[in-house]
Amino acid sequence: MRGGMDDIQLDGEGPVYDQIKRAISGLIRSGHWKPGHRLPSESEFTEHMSIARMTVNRALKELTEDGLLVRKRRAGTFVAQPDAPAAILQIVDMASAIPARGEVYGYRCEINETIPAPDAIARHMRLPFGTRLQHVECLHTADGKIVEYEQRWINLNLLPEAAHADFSTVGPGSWLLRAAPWTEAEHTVSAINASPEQARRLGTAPGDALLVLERRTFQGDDVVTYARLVHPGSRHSMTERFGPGA
Amino acid sequence: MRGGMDDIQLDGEGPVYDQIKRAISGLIRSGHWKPGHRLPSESEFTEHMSIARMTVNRALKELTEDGLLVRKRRAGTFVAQPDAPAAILQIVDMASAIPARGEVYGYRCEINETIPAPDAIARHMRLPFGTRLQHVECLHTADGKIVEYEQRWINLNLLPEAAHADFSTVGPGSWLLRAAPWTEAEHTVSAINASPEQARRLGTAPGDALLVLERRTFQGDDVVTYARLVHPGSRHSMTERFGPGA
DNA sequence: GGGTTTTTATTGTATAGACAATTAGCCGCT
DNA sequence: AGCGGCTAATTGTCTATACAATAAAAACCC
Repeated sequence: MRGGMDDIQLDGEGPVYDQIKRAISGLIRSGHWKPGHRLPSESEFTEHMSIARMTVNRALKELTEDGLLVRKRRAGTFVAQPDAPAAILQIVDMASAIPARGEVYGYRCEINETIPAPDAIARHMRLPFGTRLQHVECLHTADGKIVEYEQRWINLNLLPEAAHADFSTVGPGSWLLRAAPWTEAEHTVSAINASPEQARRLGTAPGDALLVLERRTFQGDDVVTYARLVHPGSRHSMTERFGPGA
Repeated sequence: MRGGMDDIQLDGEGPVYDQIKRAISGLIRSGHWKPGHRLPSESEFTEHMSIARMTVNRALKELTEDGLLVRKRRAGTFVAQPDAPAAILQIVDMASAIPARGEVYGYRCEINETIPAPDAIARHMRLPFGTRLQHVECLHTADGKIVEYEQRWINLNLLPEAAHADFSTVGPGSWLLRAAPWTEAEHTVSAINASPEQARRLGTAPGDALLVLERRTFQGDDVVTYARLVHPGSRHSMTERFGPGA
């Protein structure tokens, strides 16, 4: 019951605790170790490789702080369930945010197609013009009212499965959380007046203030997905809290 | 040349590294140790109290990750300059954000008064109705264009100096960064249509989309300040990036 | 004085060993 | 089967020591 000791390959670059972190983090991000997988115990590390337990402990502790692992005394160390990532990420996942507020969540997919990247999108995603993308447009409702119109483009080079995913019942946000968890994200927020076209889609009056959240998700330097999320300003707000831990 | 060894008092509650963290964090937040102050070296800790260096190291390392300290080999450990706190906090400090974009920053104070808390504000700040507050309203310009109208209320119980601060040339944002650094913050963002009154203040047309950022700043459970920052939607956007470190 | 080398204080990382705290799983009893 | 107590696996913390890496300060040389 070694839990995958042989998977771990150190690369000899830099501090040992960092090598361990990279090795494990790679196994998780690549999907080789799935959520719930149990890692070797600290003492198994020290036996099979010649590394002090304190060093292993530091690596595992830091990965736990990063949210990739969960640890429990006597039980062991496990790959975390990415269902509860940093609260901030959930801002954009309406499928979980709306039920959390006690409202009834609804979803409809309007467009789902594979296209070559249009110029503007290619620039946002730092991709060569014409790269194959999955393009999805859908809307999210809470208690019947539209709260978000989502336009999304997914990089098929990094996530080819997206071309055949079924977005008719589950939104791309939720799908991506399962397919490509543990990524970095960049948000830009702005306010615009609804165009007649947007007003029609969102069920508001033309000229109404809309809150626009643009989100780019990275794996390293590569953009996995670009999303443009439009909310009726009056029906939605986003809150987050942060600060020094201690 | 002990750098304040005698200031440190452990309370005996919980793990030793945590006691050290609390002690140091308290000295910094209370202002007893100011930015730039040099802490005792790790070996001074181990000499004056009987604690292993690894334990001290863990405490100082974690406080450094929290941004309270900066460390440099051979030079020592110092209380951090709060001028460069989490990048996200600077979103709201126009005085530094605008020059960083190469534009000319301008500022004008419109209102600066001491008042009893109005009902709505008291609720936002979790204070009893009528608590004494400093109320400031001012506007920020970039290259002559208005980019932010700031309404701010400061809790005079926690920051009595605010009643006599000079907000005619320096905005409350910058002032607070110096007076009460290392706090927690909570942001809420939404979009509204400009009322005639707001349009007049911001120099936009009535009905234009505005981006509203509300910010509460905490020390523990107490609200230090509440700010309502209104931006012309088209002239401003905010970006942040985050994710698992590794 | 101005540059270069050497020293040295300080943090960063790694090791080995110890005990504490937690708790899953087993055993035995009813 | 259910309950209670024991055992042991695993993480959490602490100590003591060692060496490496960095960079400030001192020493040196021209």
